[in-house]
This record gives sequence, structure tokens and C-alpha cells, in this order.
Amino acid sequence: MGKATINDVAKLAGVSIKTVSRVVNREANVRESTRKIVDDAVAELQYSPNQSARKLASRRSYQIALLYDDPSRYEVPSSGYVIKLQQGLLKACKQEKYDLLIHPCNYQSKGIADEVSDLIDHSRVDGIAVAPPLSNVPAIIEAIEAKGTPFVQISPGEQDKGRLTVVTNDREVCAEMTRYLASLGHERIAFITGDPTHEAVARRFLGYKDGLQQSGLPFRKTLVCNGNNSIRSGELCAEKLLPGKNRPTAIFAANDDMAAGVIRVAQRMSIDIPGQLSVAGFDNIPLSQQIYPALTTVNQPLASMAERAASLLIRNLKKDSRDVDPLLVPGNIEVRESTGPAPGGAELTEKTLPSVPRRARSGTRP
Amino acid sequence: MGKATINDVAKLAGVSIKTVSRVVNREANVRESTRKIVDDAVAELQYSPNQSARKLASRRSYQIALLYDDPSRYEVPSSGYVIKLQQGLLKACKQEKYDLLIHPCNYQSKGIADEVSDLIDHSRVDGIAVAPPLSNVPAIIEAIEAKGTPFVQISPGEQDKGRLTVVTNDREVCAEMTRYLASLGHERIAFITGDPTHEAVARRFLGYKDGLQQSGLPFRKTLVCNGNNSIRSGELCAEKLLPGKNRPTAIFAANDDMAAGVIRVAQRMSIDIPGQLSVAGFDNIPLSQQIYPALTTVNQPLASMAERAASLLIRNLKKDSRDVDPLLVPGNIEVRESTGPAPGGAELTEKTLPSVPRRARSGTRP
DNA sequence: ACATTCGATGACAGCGCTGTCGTCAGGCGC
DNA sequence: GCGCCTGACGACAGCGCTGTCATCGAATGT
Repeated sequence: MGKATINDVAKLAGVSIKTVSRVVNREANVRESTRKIVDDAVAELQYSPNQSARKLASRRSYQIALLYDDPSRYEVPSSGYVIKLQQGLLKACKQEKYDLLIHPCNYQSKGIADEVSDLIDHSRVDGIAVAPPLSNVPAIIEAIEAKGTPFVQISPGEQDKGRLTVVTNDREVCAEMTRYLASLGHERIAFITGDPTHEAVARRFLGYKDGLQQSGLPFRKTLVCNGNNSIRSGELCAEKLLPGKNRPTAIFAANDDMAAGVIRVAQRMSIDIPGQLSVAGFDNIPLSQQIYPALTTVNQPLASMAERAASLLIRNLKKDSRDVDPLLVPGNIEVRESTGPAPGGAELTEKTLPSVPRRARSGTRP
Repeated sequence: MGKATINDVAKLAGVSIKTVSRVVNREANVRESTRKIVDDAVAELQYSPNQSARKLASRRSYQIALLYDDPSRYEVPSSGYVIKLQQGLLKACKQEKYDLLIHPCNYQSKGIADEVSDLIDHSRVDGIAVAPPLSNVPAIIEAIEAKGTPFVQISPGEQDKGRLTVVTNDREVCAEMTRYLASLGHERIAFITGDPTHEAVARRFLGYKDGLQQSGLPFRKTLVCNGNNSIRSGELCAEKLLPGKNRPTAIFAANDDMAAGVIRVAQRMSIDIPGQLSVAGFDNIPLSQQIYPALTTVNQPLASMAERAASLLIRNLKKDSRDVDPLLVPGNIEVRESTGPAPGGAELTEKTLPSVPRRARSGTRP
């Protein structure tokens, strides 16, 4: 059976191919009875439109690209992030009948702008979703803009005016996490910063400072260590922060990978978590539940951010009315095993415990 | 600038569009001087062929799909696997100028065969790469075969005759790992099996048995626990295996996730790894280096398997000569922190240590 | 010298759709 | 009754390529 075409359907239904096209694309102004006849013919012939012909005639590709930082270029790749992104985008694409082309790349590479230009020329996608940290690299954004291809930025650096963006409240929820740690009695709360070029992560440091202030705790430079988002950098910072007399009783890392690094070092040093040290991360990547103890972290709603981003992008592609509300998808704190009351201090009673939602560790539910 | 077309190039170069097509597609029988003229015109106009037109005219989609089990449907998704798959496929696709459509799905779902059929009808990919565990679900393979779409199976159950397949030597390398553990002095080596419907994983159990026999160790049913590939099932098995008097001194899990579960439980029970218990896994997913202690595991060369699979598939798509050598990409043992000499026994001297390549844990290199 | 082959190129007909515009019947207002 | 609008279609011209076949000069064979 050589796949049925629109002509076959038109012949069988006794209408013109244009009417078949109208029915298949759910356009208006088709009589109900006609629609039924055509639908039946479609079903009988198992007709499915040839996408290439459709794309050619309509001058669109019905494809969007996802641009993201390639995890596999790291020594110890952390991939939960990418999967969540893809998951969200795929969901929206499926719904809108768009295809998704994935395009990992190295956001620090020199030729990244050319690479993006080539991608646009070659694949001719209708739109692009740019994930962090690429979403705040000006060279990339400018390259896309220069080509005139519509795009959406997921968690960009500064909110660009008039551009499609989806953001989360990292700063606020980081302040909340810091207050949470303070409410557990911790007074020496260290912070491990992330890669400064990764603005969404950099913003988390501000939230930490906000939280200290809101809790009446002083900000101490000595309790800050600069990481670069990798597990390894979390280990290095832990090795700096943990030895010595005035050890912090809590460490808040700007992402889960670095927090996982802290836990690795603490275990090597036989420091009990959370008995002697509380550790918190940010992202809620799968790893946070795979390690022991499971990590208290901020759930970044990346999958739903990605989904919103894609559907925002595609809607803007269709009707080219640009409704540009920078979409905000809020994060929330996920308390697990790695945080607890500060050591030494008076035991906190249940009453004084902060009212953050406590969930069972999902990794150990039967 | 409204993108240049093949007509513009032909006009500028002073040749027919057919000749431009020949040059662009690197076909034979074009004079070198002509080729140069056309190439110059292409460069000047920044011409890039319209893929939709090419696809329509050539009746091909220049797209392949990757069918894999959706990690995000699990409670604690393990995603390193998928990233490696994608990485390998993307590499081959880029080289062959094919696009990759990713298609996660639930391999246990009832309607999976229909879903696959729909995918083929709708997206009209030229070929499909099927990843495990989907690659050994007969319903899926049959659905693809019924549609007549070429496909390649990555690590299928039984090697199907005449089908494109890429396999690894899981069984042999599992025997090797078992022998390695035995050579460290372990006599009670437990095994945690994987999901039995996931044949590639099931095969690893046979390798374990082979290894015991080759090492002169008895096979004991009590040292086998059935898992289902998840971290949680690794935890459950550890909770069964570890208490009691005759505790195993080594646990070999059929995948890294389950091994990670074992480590979680051991840490909760304050059992020292590798001092009192050695743990080994299989897959070499990123998680294996993210946890402490870093996991000794079998490096499954998934990325290169995927790459070979894609390039095999695409080559078969082009010249439709089917060269069907089931490709074998061998795995290897990766020794890290989680395995060591059996406790209690006489200390092994350096000389008697097995000669498995020792690498520094990459997670802690400076 | 003449037929034959072959390499290099062009003319042309689609590939299977969508967009535009034309047509035509019927409903409406006055 | 007439003009006018509107809803429901169809005719038709591409969209930008590739495949097929024809063409034509030059090289080759005898």
C-alpha cells in the first residue's frame, strides 16, 4: 500500500482536495455533513498528511529546537536537568503537533554564535527554546535575534523587555530556604555560590543574603565559597569550609550537584548529616533523592517551566500576536533527610519547628 | 532578505538548478570548474537548501526517531542512561545530516504498539533506533516491522536474525566482575537481579553465575535477590541481604541504580564500604560517580553503541544494501571506591591483587 | 573518417500539500 | 424584486526541490 494522499481522500469523499485540507486542519466554514464524509474517508484510507508537503506549501517547519548546555561534555555529567527540560517541551510539542529537535552545545565555546546561526539556516526551525545557562549568553540571544527566528528564554539573566521569557522565583525561595535553616537554629549558615556566568544560579546568592537579613543573621564572607556548579567544586568548597574550629552547622549550595559534593566530603570526614551538619541544595534533580541522605532542596519546576515556554512559543508562532507576559512558575522547598536542627543548641520542640511542608522521602516509600 | 532558493543560485552561477542540486548534494559527474562556480554562488547568497522541499521531492524525511523508555515516569528518574543514548545518536546524525526525533514512551503500557504505529504514520521518519528495554518487547518490534520502517535494535533480547542490532558483551563482563570480586577474597558474593523483562539486564545474571563457576565458588540461591532495576528495589534487596549472621561480603547488582540503593541502606546501617562490604554495579551511569563511595561498575559503552546503531541504520537507509553484522561493542570494568578486599580474611598483598585496570576516581580529581 | 560511448549538463514534470481567489446558492434588508 | 452579503465549496498556481530523460560535445574504438 503506497500511502494514501490527499487526492485519494478527495476522490473517495467526492470533494475537492481543498476541502479535505480544511477538514484535516480543522478550519472553519465546512458543513458538518461534509466534514463527516471526509473524516470517514480519512479513516478508511488511514490517511495521514505528508508533513514535508505541508511544510513546503505552508512555508513553516512545524519544528522547534531546544538549545541547551550539553551535559555530556562534563567529567561527571549531571543529566536530570536536561531530562526535565525535554520532558516539558515534548509535552507541549505533542499537544501542539510540533516536532522537537534537540541541540546540545557548549555555551562557553567561542563559535557558539555561528553554531546557532548554522542551526537556524540548516534546520529552519520555526522557533527556538533556549535553556539556561545559554539563555543568558548575549552572543547566543543576539545570534538568534539576528536571524529573526522567534524564541523563548527559559530563566534568562535579566528579564529582557519584550522578549518571551519564563522565569522562576529563585531569589525569593532561596531566601525562604535560608530562613528555614535559621529557624532550625543554625547561625553559621555557609553558602556555596554557583558559576557566576550562569545568572539564574548567581541570583540564588542574593536570595541567601536576603534570607540572612530577614532572619537577623550577619552576613560573613568567610562562610561563602565560590563554586562552579559541579560536584567537584562542591567537594572543594566543603574541604575549605569544614575543617577548622568555627565550622558552619549548615551549608546551602546554589545547586544540587555542589550539595552532593558537600555530602561526599562530609561522609569521607565522618561528619554526620544532619546531626552535625545540615546540607541544602537547589534544583531537585533526581540525584538529590538518589544519594544518602536524601537532599533537602528547592524544587525548581523546570519541567513545567519548559512546557510553558514551549506552548508560549508555539502560540506566538501561530497567531503572531505577541502576548509577552514574562511567565512566572514558582519553586518550593522540598525537605528531606539532609537538614535538621542545629547541633549543640537547645532542642527545638515540634511547636517551634518551621511550618515547611514535610514530605516522606519518595526514594524510600514502599 | 527572503532566503535564497536554488533558482537564485542557478541564476547567479549561470547554470541550471539541476547542476546546483548536484553540487550541493556532492553528486558525481560535475566538472571541477563548474563546482567551484556554484560553490561560490552558494557562499555569496548564503544558500541553504529548503529541507521541506528536499524531503518532499526525494520522498524521504532525513529523520530518524529514537524510541526509549521514558525516565520521567519513574518516581526517582535515572536519566544518565538516556543522555548517553541521545549523545551517541546525535553524533551520528550530525555526521550524516539527519535529524533526530526523540520519543520517550512507557514500554509496559498496553497501547504501546499503537503508539509506535501512530508515530510512524505521523512523523514519517526514515528509520527508528529502539533502545532497551523497548528493543526486546516483541509487540514494539513487530509494530515497526509491520509498517516496513527500517530500524535498529540496541541491545535486543535475543539477537534477531537478519535484523540490525548493536550488542555488548554484558554476560562476559559480568563474569569478569564476579571473578574480580572473588579474586579480592570474597566468597559470599550476592547478586541482585534486574527486571526480568529487560533481557539485556537479565543476561547479566547468567554472567554472574558463569563467574562464580569459573572462580570455583558455589552458587547459592539465598545470595540472590530479585530487583526491578530501581534504586528502591536495590534498597529492599539490601534490607533483605544485609541483616542476619551470614551476611555477604560483596553485593553485585545488575545495574547501578540498584547498587546505589544498596549503598544507601549500608550507610543507614553504618556498614563500612568497602571495609565491610564491597558493592559493584553495572552501567557506569553518572550517578555511580556522584555518590560516596564512588561505585565500582561495568562501563557499558552506551553512547558508542548508540552512535554505531545510528550510523548503521542510516547507512542502510542510503544504499539499501543491508549489511547486517550484529555489531558488538565491548564493555569494561571500572574499579572505583566501593570494592575492596574481603573483610576478615588474610590481607592480600599487592602482588596477589587482580590485574584489573585501576583508575583514579574521576569525581575527585583536582 | 565514422559510429559508439560517456561525461556533463539542462528541460521538465512532478512530490503532496496550502493560499488565494473565484463561484454560486441562499438569506437578508428594503 | 433587486442588490448585497455570507457561508461553503472548488480551481489553480505555486512552495523549492529531485528524478528522469534528452541533449550535446568530446573522447574512444576500428
